[in-house]
Amino acid sequence: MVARRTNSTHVTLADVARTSGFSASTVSIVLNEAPLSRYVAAATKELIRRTAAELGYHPDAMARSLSRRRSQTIGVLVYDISDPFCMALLRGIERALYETPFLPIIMDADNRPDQFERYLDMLIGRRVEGLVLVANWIFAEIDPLSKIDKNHIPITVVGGDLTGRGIQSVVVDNEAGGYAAIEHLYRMGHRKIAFVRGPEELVDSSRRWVGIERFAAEVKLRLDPRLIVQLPGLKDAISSFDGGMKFTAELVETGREFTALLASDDLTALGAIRALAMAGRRVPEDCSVIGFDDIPHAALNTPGLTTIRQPMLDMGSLAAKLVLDAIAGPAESEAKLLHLLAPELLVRDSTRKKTTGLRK
Amino acid sequence: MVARRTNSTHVTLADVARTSGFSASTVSIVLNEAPLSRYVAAATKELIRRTAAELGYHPDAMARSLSRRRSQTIGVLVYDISDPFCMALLRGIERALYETPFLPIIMDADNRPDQFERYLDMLIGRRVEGLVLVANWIFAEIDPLSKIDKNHIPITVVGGDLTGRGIQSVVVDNEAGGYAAIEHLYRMGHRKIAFVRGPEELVDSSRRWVGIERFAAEVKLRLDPRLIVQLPGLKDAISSFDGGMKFTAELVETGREFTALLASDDLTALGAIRALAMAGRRVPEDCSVIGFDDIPHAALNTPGLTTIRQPMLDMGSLAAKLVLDAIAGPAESEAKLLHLLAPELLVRDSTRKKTTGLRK
DNA sequence: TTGTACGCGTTATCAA
DNA sequence: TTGATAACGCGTACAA
Repeated sequence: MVARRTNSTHVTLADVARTSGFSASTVSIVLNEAPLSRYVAAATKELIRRTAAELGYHPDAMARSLSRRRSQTIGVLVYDISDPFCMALLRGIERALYETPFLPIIMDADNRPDQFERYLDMLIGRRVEGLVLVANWIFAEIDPLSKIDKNHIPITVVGGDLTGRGIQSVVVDNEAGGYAAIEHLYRMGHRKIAFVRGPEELVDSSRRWVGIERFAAEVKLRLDPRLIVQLPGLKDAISSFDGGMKFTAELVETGREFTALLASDDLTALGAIRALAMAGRRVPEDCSVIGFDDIPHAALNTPGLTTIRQPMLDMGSLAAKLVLDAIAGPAESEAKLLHLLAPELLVRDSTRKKTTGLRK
Repeated sequence: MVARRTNSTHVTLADVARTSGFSASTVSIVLNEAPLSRYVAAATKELIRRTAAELGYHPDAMARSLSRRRSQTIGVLVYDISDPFCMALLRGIERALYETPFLPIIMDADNRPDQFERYLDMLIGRRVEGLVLVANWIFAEIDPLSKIDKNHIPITVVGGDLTGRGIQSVVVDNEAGGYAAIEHLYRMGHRKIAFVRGPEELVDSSRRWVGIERFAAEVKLRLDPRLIVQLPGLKDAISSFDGGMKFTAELVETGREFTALLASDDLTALGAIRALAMAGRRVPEDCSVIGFDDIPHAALNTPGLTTIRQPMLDMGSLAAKLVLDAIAGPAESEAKLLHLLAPELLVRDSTRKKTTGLRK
């Protein structure tokens, strides 16, 4: 029945044309529902469509892009896909793109700058029309700007602030988050609060700290320096768990009293909880713990981790929409660079009111 | 300095040719280090390379593929990227591909069959030379076979057994895993063991159960039906946490005694732990809990979750290598369909020896 | 050593 | 209503 294809490759437009008996142009017009298809006989359309379906014709995206001079593709370059932080971001990006004719191409740099660069090149080679960078941790040493800039590809970073380099960035309002975190602890009656700060290199960390200090100043709460520890620079996601555990353990060993602990992020908080448990301190009975991010684990932990939620789905969607906008409107008019999204306090079970009595 | 480009699009081979003063073919030959480049003057090569770099030339991957008739691309279709299970798989795939000239294109079906199909079409349209399906949960209703088959694209499923449909699959040896899990509990002295079984539709679940029953038969351990609950079919990853919590709570309420609990997977185990905690039962003091998978959170939980580890990195790599092999060698000689990888018992802190004394 | 011409699968333009 | 033809950017015989 079906006309034999010339060789072992894919079904091509020419195959459909030959089989249906019409010219390639007509077939193309019909299959793409181009304006001109209004003038094509219904019977013709029908036959062409059926033939295409029967043959299992899938238009060659590359040939199409070449001809249209548009790839309809946006690249998503993730610095570390194993970071629990980024899955929701990816979802958000996907969702925003699903409505559009754009297709995301996700690549994972696996924490390696060289791979990051290589993939960046490949994405440019694939003529992505826009780029979303999912940045976590420090990928500051990378300078994507130069290459991208030369190719005028709209680019947005999500999860990290690169406005300093003139790159549009979508981040949670870290300062507000830090403020909300300590405020929550304070309202619960806690005054002796321990802090596990994030590494210095992390801008996000510093912003959070600014919020914390602002609140402390407002209510005249003194932050005891002896209750503050700082994580060293870190290489990958998991090490912040280890860091939280290690430094909390040291803190406990000093014997210094505290009824609550504010961690720089959820992973750190989870590490802190482990350390507290090992020291025989129950959460939240003996010590409240609050994190930051609301990674998937936070809800799964027992007790559920109170945290400052980053609206990652929204952040992802927004980032995608921003590059879409940039693609659509060449309104280079110095569009807003920094996009700050509001965090949200999520009270679960790892924090509670300070008990009036003294335990232990 | 730099020659003006014709328009606002990308730098093209012709641009490099024009600027460097050589013909397009020479440039192509040099830049690709084609065999003929052996005969090109060193100075010429040097000049061409420099010009390309200065101009920021990135060969158009699509034009190249069109000409070479190879996309050098393999598609990775994930059914649910938010499943903690799959990140390591993706890593494994990436790693295996990194060595090769093949580029992965990752897409996330977001749990939706329609999106799955749509993305499948797009991947075919992009002429991926191979396909890795990352299957989690039931995506049984989907029939990718027909479309793929028509296009002779090598395909491998990882994380789900689709050998029934003749698709090469990479899965952990679930039966061995189930066997190892109950054996561990048994060796720790536990006899009154509760089970939270996975949904019936899940083949993986059934295989695990087979292993459990086999061990029980070998040591003549009677499995008390009143200590066995089964999760209903589930829609997404998180609901297995809820299921574990709900059914464990019901189990506890019956008042039936048990000193250990074997969950169908880690998420379920985490839910069980939550339920036990709410009932005032400590893990592992009052009840040991073992899971299956070793999702990232298993190690982060306090207590660390004892579990049966799936070697996901290896599974991902193997899956990728299998499609690579299929692409390279058209050895259609009924290659082995089922690839079983050995699981590994990972003893952490959620299981311990049964205490001889009776605690409440 | 280098240049010319053609093909890859589609789309757009212009004729018929 | 439909069909022919010229790009699109690149790789590669083949010729020079």
